[in-house]
Amino acid sequence: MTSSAPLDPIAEARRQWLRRWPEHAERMSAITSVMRVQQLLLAEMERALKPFGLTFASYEALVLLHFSRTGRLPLGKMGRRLMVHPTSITNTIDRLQAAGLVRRVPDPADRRRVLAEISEHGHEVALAATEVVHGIEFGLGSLSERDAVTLSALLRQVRRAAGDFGSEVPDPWATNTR
Amino acid sequence: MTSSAPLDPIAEARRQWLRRWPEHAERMSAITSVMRVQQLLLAEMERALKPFGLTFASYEALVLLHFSRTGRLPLGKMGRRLMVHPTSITNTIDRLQAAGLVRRVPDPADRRRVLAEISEHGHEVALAATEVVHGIEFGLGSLSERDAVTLSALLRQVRRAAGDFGSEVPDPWATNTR
DNA sequence: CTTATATCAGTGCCACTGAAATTT
DNA sequence: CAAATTTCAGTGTCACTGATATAA
Repeated sequence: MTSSAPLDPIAEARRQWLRRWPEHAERMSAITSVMRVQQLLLAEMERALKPFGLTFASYEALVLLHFSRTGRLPLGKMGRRLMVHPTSITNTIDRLQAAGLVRRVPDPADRRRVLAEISEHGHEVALAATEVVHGIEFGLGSLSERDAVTLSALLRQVRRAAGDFGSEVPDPWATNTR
Repeated sequence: MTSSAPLDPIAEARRQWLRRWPEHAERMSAITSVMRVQQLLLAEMERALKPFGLTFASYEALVLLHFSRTGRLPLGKMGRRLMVHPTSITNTIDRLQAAGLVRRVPDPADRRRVLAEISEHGHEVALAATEVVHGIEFGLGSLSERDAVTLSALLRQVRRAAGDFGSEVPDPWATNTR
């Protein structure tokens, strides 16, 4: 019979790192924690969005359009805002369009561009899905607003150090020009 | 000409949420931050591991074996420890085995089980890769050890609330019995 | 001509479903 | 018999590379 798995695998992993490389244990543990929480949040999010035929990525794109003043944005701008690869935003908009939540329209101001325009149905779905998303609260419901702010601040520090919005890094999502 | 993208897309998104659903803005922003930092950490990790032919998932599995007393663990136990789907650990071990870092051996104590056993080469790769991983420090290098501990603690709170090691949730990684 | 924008074809990794074989 | 362990086949999403068409 299996001795039952440790109650908290991450704490167990941290114990192991402490034994061998104590000076790296806390940071490795933090990394593992981020990975794990992302997995949990994403799973809960996708479960909530599935009834609407949305993934987390397509939900984010839809909400971005829902928020925008004119309901239309160029794909490239969306990709940069959502921090996804250029080919990924094309794919995401493809599926939103197939679902009738968005349509492509040419940009008269710059004919290289394609605008994604949210439909009436898109607005409705964005609102309904957001209602559900707000309802689930996630594990984040366990955090006070103050804790959530602390968490975001710590993660922002990590992002800055990783060059996420510092301008030192040229742009990891530029089309491949290596 | 494109008005340049906002310096910090996450801060910009938070501003939008504050305008419409202020009571959910901080938690949504925390979620987005976790997603984004995971993406950054994973990318940096994979970049460091690529020369060794490892992905983050296979690195974690390899280190788990490297840490183990006997150098061999049943696949199921590994899957539970790494919190991955049962079919995923099979796949991960497949690739480690193809790379000669691991081999499968039957478990004499329970013939349903298969043990993954790390090879000598596997130990060497685990050590060399870990050296590089320690070297990169990530954005996490920007966090003091104390900050890293705070971050892990906040995320642990999220995990607990999500039933990650509370026992209320039966076991999301049990083989499909829905 | 160079650069920017979007798209297409194809690859690889991973999560997952549904089913099966074997053993407890 | 039921339950546990692993595997297999197949699907869907996403990140990415490399290339192309079009327009600024």
